[in-house]
Amino acid sequence: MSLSADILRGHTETIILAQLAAGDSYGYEINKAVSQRSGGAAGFKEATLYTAFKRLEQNGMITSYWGEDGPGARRRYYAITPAGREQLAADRREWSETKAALDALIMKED
Amino acid sequence: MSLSADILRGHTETIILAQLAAGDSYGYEINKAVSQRSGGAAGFKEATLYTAFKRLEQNGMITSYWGEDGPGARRRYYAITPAGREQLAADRREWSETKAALDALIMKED
DNA sequence: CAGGATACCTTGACAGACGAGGTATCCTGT
DNA sequence: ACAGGATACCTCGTCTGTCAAGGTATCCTG
Repeated sequence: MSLSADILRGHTETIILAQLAAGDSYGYEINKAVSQRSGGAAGFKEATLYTAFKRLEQNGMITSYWGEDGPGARRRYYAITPAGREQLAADRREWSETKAALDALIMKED
Repeated sequence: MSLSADILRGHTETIILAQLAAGDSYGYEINKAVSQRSGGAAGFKEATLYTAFKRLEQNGMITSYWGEDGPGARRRYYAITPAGREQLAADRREWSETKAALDALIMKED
């Protein structure tokens, strides 16, 4: 990824929630989707991803369940909860504010 | 401020450089300017601000000098260096990329 | 049957933000 | 005269999220 980690920091959980809002998924798949949808600009390290899942689950934003183990390695699926959807909505509003505030602060040439 | 700290994290130095690009300034003044220009949405804690100054100076992005002490408390002024201006330009490009990437990742409703 | 992709997880270290605390000067209201 | 607030700087120790490194296990392809 080309974006520095500190810039993504604070958005990790929001990105995960946004992916799960489109349907249940599992760690590996979410990570690939994030890389692809951001054109390779963003991406999580596995340790970051799994600690974020743990945090989100402890805070009631997501729930998890083991997938039916067909062929391949076992998968732990995650699902967003109503509280998670509320959080996502709040995070989206905050992101809009962030864009406006930072544009005012750093993009002004004077 | 209403924006959470982790979201500003990674932009602290960029914001300071952007303020200094408009002219030399000092800690207290920069902090007030940031609050005002962001409509109260952003703001630094003093400890954050001064550790960022130290980092920026160690990395050659800014230089500092004591102001002529007129009335009032003494002030340490900061000035952006050529390296700091280059960094600022790079940070602005990165911010544009960040906006595009995060909009794609979290603003899409599906 | 080796090697790569898929898939999950933990531990310990590190860096940046910040609460709490400290110092010092000047101005305003009582 | 002096308390309180604004201005202005700084440090220490704690907390939190990221991540390098390491580990486990399955499946597919050559």
